Parts: sequence; C-alpha cells; structure tokens
Amino acid sequence: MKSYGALMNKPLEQDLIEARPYHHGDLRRALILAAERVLERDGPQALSLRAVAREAGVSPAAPYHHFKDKGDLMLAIAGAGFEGLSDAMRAAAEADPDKKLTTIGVAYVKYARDNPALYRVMYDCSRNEDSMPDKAHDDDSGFSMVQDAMIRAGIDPTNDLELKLCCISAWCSAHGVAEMFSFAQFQPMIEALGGEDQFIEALMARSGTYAAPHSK
Amino acid sequence: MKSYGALMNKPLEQDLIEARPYHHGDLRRALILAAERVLERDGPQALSLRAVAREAGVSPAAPYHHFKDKGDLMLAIAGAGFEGLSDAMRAAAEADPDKKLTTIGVAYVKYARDNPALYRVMYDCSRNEDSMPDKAHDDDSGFSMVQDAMIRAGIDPTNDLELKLCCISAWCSAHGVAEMFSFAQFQPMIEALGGEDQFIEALMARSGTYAAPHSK
DNA sequence: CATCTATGTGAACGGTGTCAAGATAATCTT
DNA sequence: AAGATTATCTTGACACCGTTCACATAGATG
Repeated sequence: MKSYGALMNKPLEQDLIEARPYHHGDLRRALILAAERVLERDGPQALSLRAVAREAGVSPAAPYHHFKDKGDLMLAIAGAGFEGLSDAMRAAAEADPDKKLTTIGVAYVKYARDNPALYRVMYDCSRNEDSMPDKAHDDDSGFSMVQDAMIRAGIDPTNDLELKLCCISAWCSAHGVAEMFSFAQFQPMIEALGGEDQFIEALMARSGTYAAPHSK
Repeated sequence: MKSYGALMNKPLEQDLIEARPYHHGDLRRALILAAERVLERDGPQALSLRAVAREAGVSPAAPYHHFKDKGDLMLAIAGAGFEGLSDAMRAAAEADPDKKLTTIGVAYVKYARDNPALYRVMYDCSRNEDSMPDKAHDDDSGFSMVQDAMIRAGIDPTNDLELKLCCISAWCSAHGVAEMFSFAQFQPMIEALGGEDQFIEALMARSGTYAAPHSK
C-alpha cells in the first residue's frame, strides 16, 4: 500500500459524484472522467489504460475490475461522447425554429471541432466494436432529429427506404466534414471565408440538397 | 549476425525492385511492401514498426536508417495508398464518358472498401502529420478530376471560391461514406438495396447535388 | 463475530517505439 | 590497390504499453 490512496475511503475531490455503490469511490465513473481529462490535456494517442489509471490515482490493474479491457473503457468514453453530441444537436435544433438540416449538421461538426480528441475516440472504437453507434440510433437520439429535419426538407415521410438513405447520407457527410475540416490545406479557404464557422456552414450547406429528385 | 540475412547482398525475392542504391537491397521500398503485406494479412492494429521489420527480415532498428520514425513510415505507406486511390478514380472517370461526379465518388468509396486497412492508415497518419494529403492536391491527382466533374455538373468555373468549396464538400462526403459504410447497423439497408455496390451508389447519388443554387 | 465477495495492489510477461554503441560492407580518396 | 569514410544493419538497452496472476483489504452478508 503505497501511493494510490488518493480516493481510498475519502470523498472524491470532485463531488460531482453522488452515488458510491462500493467501498471505494465510484471508480468506474472516476476513470471515465479521468480519461476525458487525459484526452483533453494530452491528446488521443496518450490515452492509455495506464495513463487513465494514473490520472485517477489507482494502480494499472484496477480498471480491470470495471472494464473488460481497454476497448471496453474506450467504449464507455465514446458513449459519453455520443451523449454530448446528441445533446449539442438537440440544443441547436431547438434554437432553430425551422429545425433545418444544416443547423443540425453544423452543430454536429462544431461539436467535433470543439472535442476533437473525444470525437476521434468515438469513431475509432465504434469501428472496432461495432456495437457502439447503435446508441446514435436510439429513438431520442440524433438520428430521429435528422429524420425530422429531413421530412421538413421535403423527403416523402412514407418512403421509409428513401428517408433512411437520405439520413445516412447526411450523417456520412457530417462525419466527413467533421474529420477533414481541420486539414492544414484548407486553412487558406477558412481565411477566405472569414473563420471556421463560416467554413463549416458553407460545407454543410453544400453537402446535400435533399429535395424532389430523390423523393418520388 | 544471426537471422536477419534474408536480403543481405542477395537479390530480393521479388525482383520488382530494379534500383539498388546501397549495398543491401532497397530496404526502404522493401519495408513499404512488407508493411502493405502486414496490413492486408493482419489488419491495421498489427502494423507496428517491429512487425514490418520482422516481415522484411531485418532487425527492429533497421528502419530508422530509412524513416525518421514510425509516423514517417506510415506516411510513406499512405503515400502509396493515395497514388492507388487517385489511379482508381482516374480509371473510373475514363471509363465513364460523362465523367460524372458520382462515378468518381463511387470509385473513391469502393477503393476504400477494397483496401480498408490501407485507407485507415492513409487518413490516420494524415491527421497527425498534416503534410500528407497535399499529395491529393497535386494537379494530376484526384482533386483536379473532381474539379472537372464539378464544372461538368454545372458549377461556374470562373467562381474559384465556390468551385473549391464544392470540391471540398464532395471530398468530405466521399470520405464520410468511405469511413462509415461498413458500420454494422447499415447491414439491413445494404440487403434491402441488394448489395454493397448499390448502397454505395445510392449514398453517393444523394450526397450532394451541386447545381444552380450555389453557382451564381 | 466470521465469511464471502467486490475491489484494490504488486509483480511479472511479452509487446511496442526509440536510441546509442558497435559491427560490416559499399564507396571515396589517394 | 589500400586506407579512410560513410551508409547500413545488429545488438542491447530503456521506458511504456496491455494484460494477467497471486495476494491484500475492506464492505456486505450471515
């Protein structure tokens, strides 16, 4: 028993944590928070299991009592990220009386821009464990908002196949912009447009005009 | 001197290599080829410097005489990948008399589908070292093909800003589809459409209708 | 109280990227 | 041709990683 005692039996520094199901702090949640801290501070390639454990003040083996392996931890982090993403989209949609598609798409991309490391983890681990972005398919989540906006944009709501195709296409476009907009070679374009926000909005406005041609 | 003698002073097994600037085989190229072999055989997460060196039959430190570090090797692999990608796009464009945008986009996505591990490496390392996808900006490369197709689609060729914006948007969309189309939750949709190809074509057809609205 | 189980530690294994020191072989100079 | 130079490769080490194991400890349960 040496140096890991930071949160042994004592309340966590951040009293954000309310429940404490076990004799030590709620390490599971503490680990996810620590992971997000590491992510923002040191970037995604520094996000190792050991670094997270270190940040949380526990031994390298401790996380294995709460997560099957590293991928499982990443999955939990990604889950938190997807929640934040869908919150951001919802907030944008509610602020826009027309609930336009581009409004939601811009919110999506801006979230990715503001949380680049987290966004990377979200899709990195959802590629490996393909269980994850089912979360994005849940009814109260982003996908249904896109669907609503798509109907508002003129897609026939009774044509389920077409509707879903358009939603998926829009989702892919947003993801593509989110991943690429920070490429160095776009910098002159960003300056020409007068800022990142304008660049994002310009891209999203051109990324798909879902209208009559496909909705028959 | 133990076991790394595979290509010491002897011609490389694959006589694909013509030039041999130094006293041992052209290890630089041999490493890139070995990396591609590892990538296809064991997937992207198995692509370690040591694995590549092992595959090429040299010691773990040998690559450091040809590449600054691991990222530099990845960069070289990605470079080869981008060449293959632009070849695939050009071939598709030349096969299509109308040189339509979707033709090129579909070729892009299919290349990503057929070389998933390589495609991952291409964009993984181009995010870190933002020097890379300038290669995709070279004049004889993909970007100018997209530009041509964009003009053919009705974008005003004299409006350089608008033209570039539309190209970037199309590029982002293709990248988004390329990264996401293999997600598990899209499987039912793929079956409903009758195959991957149809799915890709449907998505690309909806990903951006670059027409009058933006070209004024 | 004693016991059980959930949760933590410590040490170890094989893997990784990277580097410094030494060996070896092609090239350059004379 | 011989010696010096330089490029290339090996060896061995270091720190870090993910993971597992045996063991310690502290709440919960009886």
